[in-house]
Amino acid sequence: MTHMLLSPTPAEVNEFADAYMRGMRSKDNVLVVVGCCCVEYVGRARSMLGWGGRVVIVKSDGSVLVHQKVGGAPVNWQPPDTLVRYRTEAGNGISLFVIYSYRLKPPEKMYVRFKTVDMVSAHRLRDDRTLRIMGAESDIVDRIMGDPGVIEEGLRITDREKQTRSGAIDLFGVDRDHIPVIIEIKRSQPTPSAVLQLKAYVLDHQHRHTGAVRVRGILCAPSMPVMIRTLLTENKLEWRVFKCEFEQVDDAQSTLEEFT
Amino acid sequence: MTHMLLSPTPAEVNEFADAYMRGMRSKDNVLVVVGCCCVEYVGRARSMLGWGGRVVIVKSDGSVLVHQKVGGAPVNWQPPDTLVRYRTEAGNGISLFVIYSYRLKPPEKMYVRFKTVDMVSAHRLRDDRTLRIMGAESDIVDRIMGDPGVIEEGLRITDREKQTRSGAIDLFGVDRDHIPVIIEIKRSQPTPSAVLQLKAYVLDHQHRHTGAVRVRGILCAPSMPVMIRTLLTENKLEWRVFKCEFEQVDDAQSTLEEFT
DNA sequence: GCCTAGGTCCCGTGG
DNA sequence: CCACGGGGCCTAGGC
Repeated sequence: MTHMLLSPTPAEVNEFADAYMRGMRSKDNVLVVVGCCCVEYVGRARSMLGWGGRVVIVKSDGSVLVHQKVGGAPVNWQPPDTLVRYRTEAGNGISLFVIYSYRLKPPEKMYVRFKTVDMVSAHRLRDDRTLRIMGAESDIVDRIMGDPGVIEEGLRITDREKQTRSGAIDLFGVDRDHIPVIIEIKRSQPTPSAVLQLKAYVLDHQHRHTGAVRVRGILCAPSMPVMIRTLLTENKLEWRVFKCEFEQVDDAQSTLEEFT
Repeated sequence: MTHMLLSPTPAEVNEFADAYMRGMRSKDNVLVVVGCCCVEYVGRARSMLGWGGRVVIVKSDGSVLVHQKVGGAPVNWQPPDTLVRYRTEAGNGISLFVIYSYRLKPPEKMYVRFKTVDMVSAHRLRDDRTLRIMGAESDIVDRIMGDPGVIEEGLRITDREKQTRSGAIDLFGVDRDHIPVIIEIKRSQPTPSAVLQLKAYVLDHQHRHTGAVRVRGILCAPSMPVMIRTLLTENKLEWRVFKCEFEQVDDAQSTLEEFT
């Protein structure tokens, strides 16, 4: 099901939006509005965006997305569970079409005001599929659980998501010499805060065992910038560079061929 | 400028997409495709999404966004600076329209394959405005710089973004008793890592001044969960609950009235 | 419901 | 160019 209008008047867009986006039967529907609009947002912050051509998507779960011609992220938006209403508004002698959206927690509202609409369309989307994804941090943890040798010969994992005073340790185990090992996994390039986190786990563990025991801390990530290595060394921590091969993208050679 | 096709064939969509999205003159253009597609992504992770109705936006900066009927975030996407190509593909005796996108750093590719297209449209978006936003962390820092009394009577700020070994301190100053104060600002609810960060700054400062000086560390945020307070106390750090009033959203009463 | 942590985070800024 | 940290982050999972 697809319905659309080209260059509608504000009143026409308003009627169209209400017709396809209100009521229970509209729960699979999505509205797309393209035109010249300005956006006002007040909530956790406050923002203004002057007049310009944008693509706006409204979903029946209450999501609203305002996209400019550049950028991967919406310039303004509302998350799901937002209430959305459509209106016309008189401004300076001209009529405007307005998408007004509002939610309570946190209190946030957004006005998208159109002075012209190039196109509005409504679509019934039939879709029961969910994304299946591989290569998340939990997959890497799985991999290491199944074969701790990829980190170190003789390593034995005893706990996953082990709770400490300062948060949860990704992996906890003992090395070949029975020394406790705390492992922090990062699926992408680690930041200094990852080092602080690991350090906190190690200190916490030492504290609980009244200092006597030696504890090792290992940061495990696909890359390890020099600054991170320095910080780790300063804090008597270790690292392993570990990329999980869930099946890599084709190498540039073959991909560029394919791309022509 | 708006052009569109309803229920086009794969070949027609392909030609349409190439006509409006290739070449220099298309730099203000955006393509919207609505139809039944599946998505395959390989790169930093790997994912599959089965057949279903979606809205796909392609921008001329290379951004590609795949939206399902629910959710504020795209289910699949490519960021700007991705190369995008359009194709038709023969699969199982039927013809498919394919949006293929690829980038080198990091190596990532995505295929969006349509078996039916309900609508395709191309839009020239004229827009030179950028978002103006208030209420960012830097605004809160401004506010406190201008009136340190909101944190504490007698506080004097001497540095902003003061560099230390472990990163930049948001605000640095001295209290009424000339004791140095390190202030970490969070515009939203703080996480344990904010405490670790503050702790690191304090330790670093003490280290540089060979232990003798007492240094205070204050975490400043709009809310302060119990666990965070506990962590702060354990680490001999302080906190201030501080909401910056850049002009709050209307209270629920008046807004709900307005909403009817 | 709050809180915590991950993300194909994205994105700007500063070195 | 990479590195770092903020974000109206969003979103899923735990309790």
